[in-house]
This record gives sequence, structure tokens and C-alpha cells, in this order.
Amino acid sequence: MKSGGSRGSYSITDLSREFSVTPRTLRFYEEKGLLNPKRSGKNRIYSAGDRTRLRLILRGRQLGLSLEESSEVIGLYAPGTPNHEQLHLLLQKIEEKRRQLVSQREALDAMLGDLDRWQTNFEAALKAPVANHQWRQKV
Amino acid sequence: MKSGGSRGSYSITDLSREFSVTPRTLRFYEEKGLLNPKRSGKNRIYSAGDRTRLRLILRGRQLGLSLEESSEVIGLYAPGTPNHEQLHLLLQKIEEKRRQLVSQREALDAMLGDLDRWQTNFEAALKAPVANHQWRQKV
DNA sequence: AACTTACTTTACGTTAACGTAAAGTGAAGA
DNA sequence: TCTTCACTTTACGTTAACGTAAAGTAAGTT
Repeated sequence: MKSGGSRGSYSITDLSREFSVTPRTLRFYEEKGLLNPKRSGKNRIYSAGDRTRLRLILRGRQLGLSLEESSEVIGLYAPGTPNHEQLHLLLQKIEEKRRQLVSQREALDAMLGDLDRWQTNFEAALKAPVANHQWRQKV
Repeated sequence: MKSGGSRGSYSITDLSREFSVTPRTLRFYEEKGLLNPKRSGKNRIYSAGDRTRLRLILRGRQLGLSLEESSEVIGLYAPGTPNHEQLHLLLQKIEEKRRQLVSQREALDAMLGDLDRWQTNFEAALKAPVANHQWRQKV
């Protein structure tokens, strides 16, 4: 089965290639209820909506969300009109992840700080003995 | 065994409490060669150096490094004078993680963008029908 | 008809980073 | 002496997110 029609219809390999994931991944997401492609016989046929959902799932993954978290969040995108409870939950998730990013950046800064200090110490340790040469007299 | 001496000597629960990890975690890190506390009989006794190494490990974890990655990176901190190969490796790791953070922040921005658009659409959908009331005539 | 391609389903395997018993030890206190 | 603590070791269990056969099918190609 080559590519489906030109617009809004994709085979499993179409999508897996476009998003650089394996077909297994798409089947897995379906198994977990995150995707629900139509069927043409036994074959999966993904709509534009399915493609969008996949994009969102992968966006969540990139953010470090678990599939279950993505499930909840993506549940929002589908129904057409999300209620305020759901919106609130989404905002929470996003805030949480934002905090996580900040915390990670702090860890990174701390590491870079350590590194700087060591580098200067290291260089100092290399230079000092050369300045007052004692063990470099007779060659 | 209560707290060890006042300075530079800690029991396993001392450290696990200070860093909010379980004793199991410390034993696990030791098993993986990331820590090497002295022994007092069978009991582990952690030095200030061990404590520092633990801090670095957890810093790496916070950054999203695997324990193996942290092993490599922390190997640097111990020998006293890291060589350039090792420094280069550390810089690579840090750069890689920095890129990861940026990419995650992008995903977060994209999500926030989606959210904004939906919210406006949502509000519009709520307002419009009220403006030209058609199905609200007889109550 | 034989082959290839693009799928399918079923199902067991893998990895990381611990969790969680289970059973034992040594010292301190009642 | 008995109990309690704070530890120990050994070892199997857990979770997420797929990987990886194995075996089969439907449609098109040579």
C-alpha cells in the first residue's frame, strides 16, 4: 500500500516516516488509546486529525510528558470544546513542566560554574610551576 | 548508629535525608561504582568527598543525565587534574543537554501557543451566538 | 504461479533506576 | 536478657516505552 490520497489520508509508514518514529510506536500509541485510525480492511488509515494528535503526542514526549500525561492533555484537544476543569489541568501540567525546565537550567548553570572554577584552578596549577622554574634547570 | 562525627563523616541515613533519597539509592549508586564509602565494620561511612560526589550525581540526574553519563562526567571531578580529553567530553555533554533544554522549551512554547489560539476560539464561540440571538427567542 | 511489498497480530524481551521484602548482625538501652 | 535501632546483604519485582521476532495476509509485479 503506497501513500494514500493526496490530502488527509496516511498509511502507517507515511506517518512513521514523517515523524521519524517506527510503525511499532504508532501501534503502541493506538494500543494505549492515544490514536484511533480508521481501517481499510485490516490496514490502518490515518486522517489529518490523527496526524495532528500524533504531533501533539510527540510534542508532549519532547517535553518529557509520559504517555499517560499526554493522554490527559490531548483529551482536551479533541472534544471541540474543552471545559474549564480540563483547561485548568492543562495549565497545571504546563506550569509543572516549566518549573522543571527552570530547575534543569539551574543544574546546568551550577555545572558550568563548577567547570569554570576548575578550569581556572587547573590553569593556575599548570602555570605556577613554570613561573619559578626549579625542576627545569639542567634539561 | 546515630550521626557520625560533627564534620566530614555521615551515615547512610544522614545523606539520604539530606538529599531526600532513600538508602537504597545510595547503595545502588555504590553498586554501580559511583560511590565508594569507607566501612566501619559492615556499615558505610561517607566522607565529605563522597557527599560531594553524591551532590554531583544528583545534579546530573536533575539534568536528565543517565547514571552512566554521570559516571563519566564525575570521573572528571575526582582525579584532581582532568585531562583535555575528559574536559572535552564534559563540554560535549553539557552542550548536548543545553540543546535538549532549548528544544524542550520550544515544545513548551508551541503548546502555549496552541493553548492561546484555542482559548480565543473558545471565547469567540461562546460570545458570537449571544450577539445575534436566534435560538433564544421564546425561552 | 512465484515473488515482493506493505501491512497485520501475537507475544515475549529489554533497559534504567530503583522498590520491596526477607533474613541477619551488632550495639545500646530498659 | 530482651528489645529496639540502624544497619547489612541477597534477590526478586516494577514501570515505561517501545524493540524484536515469528507467522500470516492481501494486493500488485514479473
